[in-house]
Amino acid sequence: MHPYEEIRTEILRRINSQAWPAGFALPHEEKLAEEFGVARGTIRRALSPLVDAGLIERRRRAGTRVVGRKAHSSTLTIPVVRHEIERGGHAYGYKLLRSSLGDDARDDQGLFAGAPLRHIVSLHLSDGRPYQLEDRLVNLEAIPEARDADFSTVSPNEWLIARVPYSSVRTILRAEMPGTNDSKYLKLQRDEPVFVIERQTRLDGNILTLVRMAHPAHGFQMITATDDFQ
Amino acid sequence: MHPYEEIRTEILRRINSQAWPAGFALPHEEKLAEEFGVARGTIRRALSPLVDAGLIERRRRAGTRVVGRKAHSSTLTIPVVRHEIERGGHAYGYKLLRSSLGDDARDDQGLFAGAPLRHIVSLHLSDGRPYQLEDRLVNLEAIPEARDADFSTVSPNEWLIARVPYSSVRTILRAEMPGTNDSKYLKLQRDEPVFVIERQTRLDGNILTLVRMAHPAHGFQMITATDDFQ
DNA sequence: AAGTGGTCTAGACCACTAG
DNA sequence: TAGTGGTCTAGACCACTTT
Repeated sequence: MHPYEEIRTEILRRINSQAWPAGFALPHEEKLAEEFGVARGTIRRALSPLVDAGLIERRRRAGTRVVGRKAHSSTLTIPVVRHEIERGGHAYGYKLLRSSLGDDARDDQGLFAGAPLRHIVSLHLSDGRPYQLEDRLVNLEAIPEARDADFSTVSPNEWLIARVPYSSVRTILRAEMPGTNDSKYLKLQRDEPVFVIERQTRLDGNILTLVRMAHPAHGFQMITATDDFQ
Repeated sequence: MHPYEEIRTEILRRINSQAWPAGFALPHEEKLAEEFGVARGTIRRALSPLVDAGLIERRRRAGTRVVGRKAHSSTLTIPVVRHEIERGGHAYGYKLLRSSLGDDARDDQGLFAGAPLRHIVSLHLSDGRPYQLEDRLVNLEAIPEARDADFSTVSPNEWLIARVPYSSVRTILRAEMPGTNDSKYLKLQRDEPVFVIERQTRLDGNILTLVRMAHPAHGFQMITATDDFQ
């Protein structure tokens, strides 16, 4: 255990034990450096994840204070669907259901500002059972290669992630009563809802793609955990 | 814009433009420091969030490589229910439905290893409409004060978060057909599903509390976004 | 105006692991 | 065993913001 880890743990302990309650002003960096017998940089390193996690707040001249906890933050990871299925030891299957350009690909929410679009509907299967219905709009102005891409064997999900390695993403999670397409393709049980993941992907402010991914609720869940400090 | 930010942006640009494609070995720290005319520490600072985000991988002696993107990670924040409702400009309401000790508080999943428990069922309202049904087990061995706490005016959610400022959390998200209690208290429309958040809270490996929070699907969603580097 | 956190440097030594 | 990343130091200067 490195000094910065020990110091972080100790400070975490003081916060959790209420020895340093919400609102408490921590000693400033030089004092802490002196107390723990390290350089100031090591103190900064110990504190920095606590700032990111929202446990403490720092302001120049004002110092560092313990923040009353208001929320739990955790990291949600959404993998490529094929990897998710294969990691669970299941056989992955994929079927392109529909692909169209132009008027069929409508920008209902006005997000794409009139850009030409491609609309792809596809189905991901796990051991032959419907796992996810993917309904996607791709901005052909931002990704012109998508016009002629062949999505009959590679899903747009994987094709895009390979092409746009990094981008900013907004994800919305919902429970929904199934729509017509959901019922048609997902082989839902009677009254079974769908778990919907909706995602906007942007690069430099331009929206690249909008996707709705619907899962049969039965047997599907998303798991997320805090990155433990301990 | 500080040097470390400019360097990070430039490296991000090289990765996204495929100038540095997946598998590419980056120059080592001293070379980069030389190229950008900064100290080695500044290069480390520029790269470190890219490591956290999983864009690059670093190994001693082996160097630094660009990783093919496999998943989208984003941060999911679950606030105290009251804050969430009030931030939306709605009136918060709370009602304790049931509170019991002993046999009524059963540890169905065997998570609490026989510890004494308190079982609390409560309802959170937004503008008088049911918003969330909270069904919670609290470990009285870990938090003995919870035995006599009064949950008729303060929800266990808030009471606990004030008492245990930091802890590790595992969250599971699901869409479900409503159970008996859900239908009874959430005033669901016909065939309306519920969005369920299930959460285990731990401290130093001991499970403190297990909670199931059910929301009427209609009008409820969770939003999460990547922390943009730009 | 002064005190606090934020950035950066130049250097040292250590820990791991690929070759 | 040599090369790379990981940690730490002691110091400097800067930026912000409270008093």
